[in-house]
Amino acid sequence: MNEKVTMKDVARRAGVSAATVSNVLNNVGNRANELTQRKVLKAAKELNYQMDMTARFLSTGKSNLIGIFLPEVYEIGQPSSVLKDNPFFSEIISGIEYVARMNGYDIVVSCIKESGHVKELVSKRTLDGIAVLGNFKAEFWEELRALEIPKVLIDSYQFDEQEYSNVGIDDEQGAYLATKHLITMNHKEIALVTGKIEESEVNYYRYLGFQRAIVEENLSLEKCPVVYTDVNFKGGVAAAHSILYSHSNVTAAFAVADILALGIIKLYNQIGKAIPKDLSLIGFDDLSICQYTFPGLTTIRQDINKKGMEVANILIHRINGDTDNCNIQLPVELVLRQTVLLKQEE
Amino acid sequence: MNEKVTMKDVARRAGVSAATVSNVLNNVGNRANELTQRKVLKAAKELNYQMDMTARFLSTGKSNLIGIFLPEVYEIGQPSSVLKDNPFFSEIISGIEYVARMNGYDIVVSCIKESGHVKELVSKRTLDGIAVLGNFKAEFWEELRALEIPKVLIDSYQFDEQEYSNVGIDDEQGAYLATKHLITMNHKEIALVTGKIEESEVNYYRYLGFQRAIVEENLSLEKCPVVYTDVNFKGGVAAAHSILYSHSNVTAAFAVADILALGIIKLYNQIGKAIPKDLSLIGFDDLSICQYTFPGLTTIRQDINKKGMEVANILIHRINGDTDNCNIQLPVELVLRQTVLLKQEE
DNA sequence: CTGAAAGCGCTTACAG
DNA sequence: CTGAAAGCGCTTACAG
Repeated sequence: MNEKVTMKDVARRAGVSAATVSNVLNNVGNRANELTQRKVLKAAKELNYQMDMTARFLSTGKSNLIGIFLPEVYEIGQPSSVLKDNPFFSEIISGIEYVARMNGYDIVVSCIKESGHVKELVSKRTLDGIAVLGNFKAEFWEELRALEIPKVLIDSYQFDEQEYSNVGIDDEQGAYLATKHLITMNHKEIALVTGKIEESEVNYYRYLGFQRAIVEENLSLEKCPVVYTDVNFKGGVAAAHSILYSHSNVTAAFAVADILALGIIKLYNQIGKAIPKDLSLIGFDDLSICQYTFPGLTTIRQDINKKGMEVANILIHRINGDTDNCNIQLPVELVLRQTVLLKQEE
Repeated sequence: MNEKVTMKDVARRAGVSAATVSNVLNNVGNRANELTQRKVLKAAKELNYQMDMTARFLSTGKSNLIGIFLPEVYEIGQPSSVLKDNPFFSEIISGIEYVARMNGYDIVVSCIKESGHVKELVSKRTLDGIAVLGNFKAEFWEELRALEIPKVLIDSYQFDEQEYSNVGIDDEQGAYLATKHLITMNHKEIALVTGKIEESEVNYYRYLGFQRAIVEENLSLEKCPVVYTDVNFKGGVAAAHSILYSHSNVTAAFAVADILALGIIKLYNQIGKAIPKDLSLIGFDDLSICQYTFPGLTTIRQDINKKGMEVANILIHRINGDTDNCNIQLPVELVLRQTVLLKQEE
């Protein structure tokens, strides 16, 4: 391996000092006259100089590194991460990565196994900022608060702008749009399939939107049951059971996540029923799988990739001295596909 | 913010030198006697000392960072990455991340936009090793070869062990198992739906396995068409068209990727046909979506998460001085679900 | 067993 | 406009 070429080598070749090379290469003002600049640039190119960022980081205290933290979850037998089976996260990361890269930052992604881990990583790598995806315990947020670097959350309602920046969507409105559409299609007894509200306030706001549509249309809340379940495929299957056997009056359902809707569809198919004939259904997120299934899932679309891009934007602004946190809410829209049917009057 | 606490602070508090602190904290042999060790550890804990890895990296030339590189792909309107819509990649990354973390490494993931980018990132961050996912142009491999750090590829057949380590699966055997199963179920005219062989040698080996089963069973290769298409959902839809209109003799198909199979199912459903009634179908990969669809997709399972874990294992071994590259092949298995039907004799 | 000192490759006041 | 020098926080021969 060729010897590593350092600033000193470039300096020697250009006949200037290392300090000057540093100035020129970092474009610090018009500190060097044009001739000097040219000499330095020429020497650097000839030697194929690559700046060692580690050294720079040590002297500046910056790392140009953004941390992305995910919860670690356990599956039977093996450790896992939400990254593994939730396409939502990959897509956010993809957005963050893109904007970060375009701005000269790199990203390190890590699952969090125990408290203290974030703090450790932040100080170990002197991360410039962090993005936190997913749900964590209160204890974790306490720990996070103590870190004095820019941080942005996603879909969090727990904190005000004083404490954290956040990128979310209009959950209430999304749920409202979905429910309203079902009502427009003549459904009057609609189930809400959701995760526990304590687990994520997102659920609470979606519940609110659901309720608003029902009340606005003078439908009976009693006839519109809320079915609580785990927000994953199995949870959807369980919810379908519950709808079929405990809430058989219902003709339509709004599930707060596409993955839940997929579970519902699966069970209906398995027992010889069909969506939308036996149940009109709307999901939430518009994961790419929604287009792959048959029938295609009608859903509320959010731009997940954009969400990630906004996260990186905010982070970078804050890293560069913008002192205010900010709280962005991205829009949502109804995407019509084939899981909602006009209900015939009886 | 509290002043940063450094080794010097710990040394002062413990009444020893910074060198000793370093030795104790890094467990370099039994260099310090027990009393000293205790003093140092105590001081470190009291001050809540966190070692600054940047400084350490600068002096050791190691970074404890592993780079994961993905191809950047372009979609209409916006830049994207394979990470975004291919669950396969998230799962591999999840595996790498886990093993890396357990061994004290962090991972930085980056899409590659232009040549030179990898090299730049490697030298910028002094990465200890890299994993390369996805397909790249020859030019890229040339560039990579010049980097003198451990690197491992995934599912690559292009290089021998002299050059790269690789973690793959037994593609030939997987395809063989799939095809054999279809034959066992009495199908005699079977289509292979695949991406171009030039695009990935994986396709070539799967073709070989397909062929082996056909020949072994004395079926006619003429009656078993190979349908080339893009390996994505749309490609699957297109392939279904091709099967229906150009190869209507076929009663079964083996698709080299689950995502292709999903496209095929979708089209069949859309035109009022059904899988497996009108076509028996087997996929490859066993993505989690396979369980979500109805009917559940019969497929060849590979343990993607494990693949990622092996990648990290090899990388770490090589980083720690293991000089030999290695080439691992993970097993595959047939997963029976509902998309293959016994063909009735006519 | 322990410490003084040099070194890793940059940056940044400061002096000229 | 340019350079000498100190500093970032570690590690590592080496001497004792």
